[in-house]
Amino acid sequence: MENEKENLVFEPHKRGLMKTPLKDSTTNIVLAEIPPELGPLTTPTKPKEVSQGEPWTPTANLKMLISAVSPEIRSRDQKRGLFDNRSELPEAKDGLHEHLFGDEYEKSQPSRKEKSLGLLCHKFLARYPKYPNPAVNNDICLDEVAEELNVERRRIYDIVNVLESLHMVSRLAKNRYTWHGRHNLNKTLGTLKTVGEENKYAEQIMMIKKKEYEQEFDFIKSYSIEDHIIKSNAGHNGHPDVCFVELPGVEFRAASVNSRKDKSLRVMSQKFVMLFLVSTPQIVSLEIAAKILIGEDHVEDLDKSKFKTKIRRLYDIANVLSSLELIKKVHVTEERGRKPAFKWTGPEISPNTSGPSPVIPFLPSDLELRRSSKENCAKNLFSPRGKPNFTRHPSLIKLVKSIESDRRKINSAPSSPIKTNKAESSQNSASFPSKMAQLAAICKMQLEEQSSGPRKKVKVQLARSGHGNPAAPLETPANAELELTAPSLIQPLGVVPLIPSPLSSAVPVILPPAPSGPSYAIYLQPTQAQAMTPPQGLSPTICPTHSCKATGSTDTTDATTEKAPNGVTKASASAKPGSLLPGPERQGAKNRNREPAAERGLKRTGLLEDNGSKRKFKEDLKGLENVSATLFPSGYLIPLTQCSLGAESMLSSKENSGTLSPNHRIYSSPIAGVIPVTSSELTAVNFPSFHVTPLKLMVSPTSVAAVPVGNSPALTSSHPVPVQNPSSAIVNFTLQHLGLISPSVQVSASPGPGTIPVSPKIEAVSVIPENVGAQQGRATSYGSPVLGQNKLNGQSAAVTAAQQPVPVTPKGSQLVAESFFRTPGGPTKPTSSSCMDSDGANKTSLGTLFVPQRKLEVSTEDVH
DNA sequence: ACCTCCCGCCATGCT
DNA sequence: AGCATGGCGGGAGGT
Repeated sequence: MENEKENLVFEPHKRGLMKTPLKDSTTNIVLAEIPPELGPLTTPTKPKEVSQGEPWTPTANLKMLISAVSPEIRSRDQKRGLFDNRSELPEAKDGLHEHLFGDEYEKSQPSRKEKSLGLLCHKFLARYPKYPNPAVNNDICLDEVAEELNVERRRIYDIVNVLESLHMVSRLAKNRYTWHGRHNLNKTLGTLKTVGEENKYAEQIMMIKKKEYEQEFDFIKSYSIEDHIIKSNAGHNGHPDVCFVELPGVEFRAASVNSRKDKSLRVMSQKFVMLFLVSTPQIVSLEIAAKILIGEDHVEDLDKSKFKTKIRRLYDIANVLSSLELIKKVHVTEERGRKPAFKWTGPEISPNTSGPSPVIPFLPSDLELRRSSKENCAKNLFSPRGKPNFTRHPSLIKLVKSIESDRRKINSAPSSPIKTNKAESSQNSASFPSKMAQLAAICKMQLEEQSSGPRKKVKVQLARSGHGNPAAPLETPANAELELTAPSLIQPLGVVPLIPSPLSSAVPVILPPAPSGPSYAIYLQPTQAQAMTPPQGLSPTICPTHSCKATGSTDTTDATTEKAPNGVTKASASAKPGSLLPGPERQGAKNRNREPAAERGLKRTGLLEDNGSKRKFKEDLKGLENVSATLFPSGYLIPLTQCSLGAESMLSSKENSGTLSPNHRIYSSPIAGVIPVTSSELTAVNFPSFHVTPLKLMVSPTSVAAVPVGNSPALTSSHPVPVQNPSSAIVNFTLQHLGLISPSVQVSASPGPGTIPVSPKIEAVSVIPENVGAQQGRATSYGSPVLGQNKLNGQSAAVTAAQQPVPVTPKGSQLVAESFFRTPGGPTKPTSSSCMDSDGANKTSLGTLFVPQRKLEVSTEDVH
């Protein structure tokens, strides 16, 4: 089957050439031995191949391209000899080292470097055009690729998962992925940025730095790292993590895939990218990234091992991102010492909205989407696997208990109407490990919230987008309402009408279009919002966050500026101005939601105790809570354009069909189906997904309102709707609580200043070298056309056009369409989380907060 | 000695 | 049961 396309396999001989085996010879051997070709391919195989040089060019071409593209790589290759092909390489290498052996082969193999994921990724990327012609089929058969590249399939998964997180590929079926190239990249990044802002990653980063800083200083140690982590994560409760953020066109179809989505490398990858997009210097150290990512889950146990594992994974992700030229390795020198870090070298993005697409579509989907999302969420939440950890943390434990009870309630509760998910729901209940706990917590919170205030239900409607619409599914249903407790959601910018206030959970929001692309819609799930509440007391983080970013992001210009203050900004380029708009809207919408949460939060806060310094934290937490956390759930973004198209999309339908059924058109619908879910359900769902992360939260409206103000207007802009009352005071308050602000620091009341950094320490980053400018260039470079062609697929021809970004076209559309929303299979859908958050106000605060950053020096190493 | 991170065991889940 | 996925962490190569 698969082979169809490519199969390049040929080259049998290659084996020798290639490398072989890896590690030990034995191993290698084995691998090598494996028959390469197997027709089938299924799995195992791995032939080696590859490289041989000449013959097959694709690889060779790729390499060349790659090398061309990146000097680094080139040099690297040269060293290795990659270029040549492996065949040569080995020898060469060997030569270097030892050619002695006869064996070489093994040896030849090489060094690990040659086997590095980064290199492998380059090879992989070389096979496909950066901007594939949508019309063509750009299918990727994993088996084939693995064979061609001579690697184990496992490695391919690593690459694909990361690419998938950027929506550069999407899973089509079992062994198949569709290559999208960079067409959606900017959108995706914009979306991720938005989500990252919502999650307050910037804030979290600041908190961590701050803490570190303090610690360094000392004392302040009062908080232990954990504490802060917690706090930061606190959000974690609060925040939900982000589930996987999906784009419209690209979704996961395969249910299976979805299942592990939560933890997956995919999510981690997105989060990691978010950190870059959100942080000012755009330099993220592995340590911080790991803490934040972990935070989500367990902060509690600081487990060292976990930390290590996380770091390992981050390296994996970083290697792929480096190959994509989105990041580059650098070292940050802090007081403490030098730490490995990565610098963003990708395009600057403005918050998602960018895009031009005007349309807004809407997703039809509602139903389906919802459904799917819901399902997904649910799954995630409950995932069976559960990790135990979750509960470990003492504080968490408490929460857990309560949560559990809540959970029960929840489960029992009927939530949603939808049935589709039933299954899921059932599932949900079942498993859950740690995540469950979290979920539970969330749920609990939600419950509380509800109790306090009834949830709101939202209905969402999506508008269809206009444009495209095609499908539009509007299904009414879709809109249906969701009840959400939570409020927030995002709204897309433009579009919409969304609902402001209420947010539905999965409401789709429309975002402004991205620059290039179409706009996306985000769906939020309500659940989170509810969930958000901080269960543990942790607080979710709330708000502020963005501020920084927001500002920055929002307007580009500002961003830069701002950054500057803080640190330097170097890199950022800002780019797109304008886009801001959306932001506000979203926020507004989101925010608006509920306040209640805040209230709750307050209450909860009580839990924590304050102690000196700690107090601070508490405060923060409270703040957070107050903020309210409403989190939201994740949502997805959908590109409008795509939406429209697609009727075809149905694709998945079959899978889903059950549930979905038929809508084929569905694309839209996937969600919709879901819709009905109760909020509670939703919530639940969301959480799971996130485990951790921060949350998005929503703040009460008021706060929200405030928020906007804070940052630059532009930023604010995002929230369109502002809440009505803004009390700056509130905001400040919140911020303080959140901890975002350091106690000492105060946020300025005025929102306006939000941005203001208090004393920022700014990081001085010295980035070393890198050329910024270059970066951009690079990015582009990649895709040389040539590559495309090579591909086996044959499609190649079409490819060339790299540029076409336009997938919109009908054909492309079709593709898109398909994907589009559909989620796959059913259930899976992803939800993404989105979180939107609240925003505004908080942000402001955030902005304010100062971050202690230390100065960093960055040195680049390129390496790799 | 530390930084990276390859490798592949094995759990998870879908067929 | 079998296969596709992918979490995970031991431990080794590189510096």
